[in-house]
Amino acid sequence: MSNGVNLKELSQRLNLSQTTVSRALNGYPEVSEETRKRVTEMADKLGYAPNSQARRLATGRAMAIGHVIPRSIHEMMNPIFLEFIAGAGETYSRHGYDMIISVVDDAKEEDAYRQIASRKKADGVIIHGPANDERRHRLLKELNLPFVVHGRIPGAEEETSWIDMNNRRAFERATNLLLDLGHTRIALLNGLEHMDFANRRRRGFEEALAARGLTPDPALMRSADMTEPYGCDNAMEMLKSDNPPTAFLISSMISAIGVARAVGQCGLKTGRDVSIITHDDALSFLPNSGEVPIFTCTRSSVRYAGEKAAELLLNMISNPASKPASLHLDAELIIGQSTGPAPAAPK
Amino acid sequence: MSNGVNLKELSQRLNLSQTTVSRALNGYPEVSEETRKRVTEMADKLGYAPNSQARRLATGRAMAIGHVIPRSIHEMMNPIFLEFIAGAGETYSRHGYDMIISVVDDAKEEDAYRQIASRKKADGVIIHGPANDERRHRLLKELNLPFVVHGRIPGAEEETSWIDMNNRRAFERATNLLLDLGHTRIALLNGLEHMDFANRRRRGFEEALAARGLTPDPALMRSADMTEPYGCDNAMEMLKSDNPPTAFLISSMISAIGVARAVGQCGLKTGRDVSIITHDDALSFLPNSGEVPIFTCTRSSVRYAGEKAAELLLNMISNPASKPASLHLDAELIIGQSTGPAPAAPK
DNA sequence: TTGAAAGCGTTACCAC
DNA sequence: GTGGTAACGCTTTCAA
Repeated sequence: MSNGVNLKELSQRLNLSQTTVSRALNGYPEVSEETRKRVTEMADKLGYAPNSQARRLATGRAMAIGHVIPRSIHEMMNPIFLEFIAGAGETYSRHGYDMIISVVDDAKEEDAYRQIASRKKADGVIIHGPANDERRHRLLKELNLPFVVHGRIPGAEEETSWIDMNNRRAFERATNLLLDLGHTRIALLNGLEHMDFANRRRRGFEEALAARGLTPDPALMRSADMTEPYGCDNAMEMLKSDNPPTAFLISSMISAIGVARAVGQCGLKTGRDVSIITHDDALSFLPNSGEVPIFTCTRSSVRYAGEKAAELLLNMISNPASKPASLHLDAELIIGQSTGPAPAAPK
Repeated sequence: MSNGVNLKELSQRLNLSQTTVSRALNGYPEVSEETRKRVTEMADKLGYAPNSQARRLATGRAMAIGHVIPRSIHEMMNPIFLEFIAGAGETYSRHGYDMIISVVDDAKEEDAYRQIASRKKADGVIIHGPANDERRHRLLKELNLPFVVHGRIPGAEEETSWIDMNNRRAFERATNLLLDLGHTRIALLNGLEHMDFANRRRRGFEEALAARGLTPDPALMRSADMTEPYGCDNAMEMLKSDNPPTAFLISSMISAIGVARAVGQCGLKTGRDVSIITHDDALSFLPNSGEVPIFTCTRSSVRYAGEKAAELLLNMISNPASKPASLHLDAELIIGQSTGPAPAAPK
């Protein structure tokens, strides 16, 4: 039974016009309460639901938001990306929008956006992982496709809508915390610095050092995909060097776990011999909570960012004339078990 | 410029009928090569692309595959799920299908499927994370919505299409490897055993023990969400007990990393004092490769599973009369650095 | 090989 | 408050 009834059949069963039935179902005010009741009841009974393609065609709105994921982004942002998507997805559902995700070869990214625009697949898109030399926003403006950036596009902050955490300030505060604890040899294990977020984090780190008259040691700064082995291997190398760091500032929990592994393998103790602060995106499968979290961290929920980004975008779409709007989230600095005073003597 | 031309305008510019233009563009054989050439050139020039809603309405196919993600699944399967999605997404793109993802409250899951069917939002769906008492497949059959299961539905193996790895056998082999190394006290840190995959893994473990006349010790068996702390906390507890295990068999890399952390914190060495075998889903951000991988593991690419599941489903859709088809993947057993002979004396 | 016209299932405009 | 009818932009049947 379930499958089938369309508007025409439904209206025939009711001896009403399609117009009236449509209006009743879509909550138009001019239809009498009595008919509305009759209509909704019959619709329920027959299991009527409007065909979304037909509705989209008639209204001219796709009622969908697109997310284009080039493989390369996916590789490195994998878990973070999903958490963001989950947040955004909930907002979309709540507002009756679909989320459509296109996984494409890097070379076909631009093509994917063009298709979304020309075939009218979505009413807007989210830009993920903006780079220092970002250009997607130009294309999207040209295509007249509303968008929100997760992160910020350097130089285009005013003219685009975005949601971002304060990466620079978060890493500045984290660095200051380590400095206050007496650490002076601090290693930075950053994400890929051609990405805007990582770039800002490095600046926060460097500025905090500079403010105390310290210059960063290039030997203690790394930038790469934030995998677990990346953390472990680099930490290992540094810890075994002649002049090892006493603290690590790390861009991702996953790499931080790797660093902790290296610390253990060197026979050292995290929080006593070596301090660690990591950024924590609050991923559900890597909980770092509890009374005293394992890792001292700068924390900002990427899932929440997803929810908000979606809201921003849906607003833009229903309000096409509105000015760009943005949300700047502050990361929390949370003290966990992985930080402590710098060891007295260089060991 | 970019935005705009539709079929009508395009055909007018060409002094052809919409019919012919449509046929030319869709590769119908009866149109002359000359006109086809004219048409495609003009289409390129004007940047024509068919409106997907209109085409969907006309053809009656949504050209989209749905993935319904209840929050609870998402929480626990997070990274694995995304990797699967990435694989599936590539296949969809290649075949001109969209991927639409619905993130919904657990209570609204059934509703989401009903909507997909009644509103014709997708031509098929993928069932993620089947449970021991799975019921979604019944609903989907009733709704007449083609589907493929990632995993297996106990008791419905014959009547459904699925792709799964051989969980039972993988864990049996892993257990045998540990037994061969002389381990007899082997701990199992499993995923949630109300899920089919975890259930099968436990059986593989138990059967391997039984085959050597050993009975599993309930004190060494855990089942929960596969987070990092889950691995660490449980391993810690067991290692500190009176009769600690000498080896761990773990359902996820993430938890395995937690176990390794616990081993380190107890002053023990992985691979010498304590052996670890983990299942490895080959997640990009948790590489466990290299000449000698860090962890000895059973490995099966969940991304590949995604690609194949998508192919299976697209086949079903274009071939509605076909019988259920399935793919049973064997996990590789790969020797890494985390296993070694059982320590001579109980320490 | 090409074209006219009838759908596909809605929404929305304009009368009544 | 309700209904007739024309879009929406494409595919597809039937003729020519």
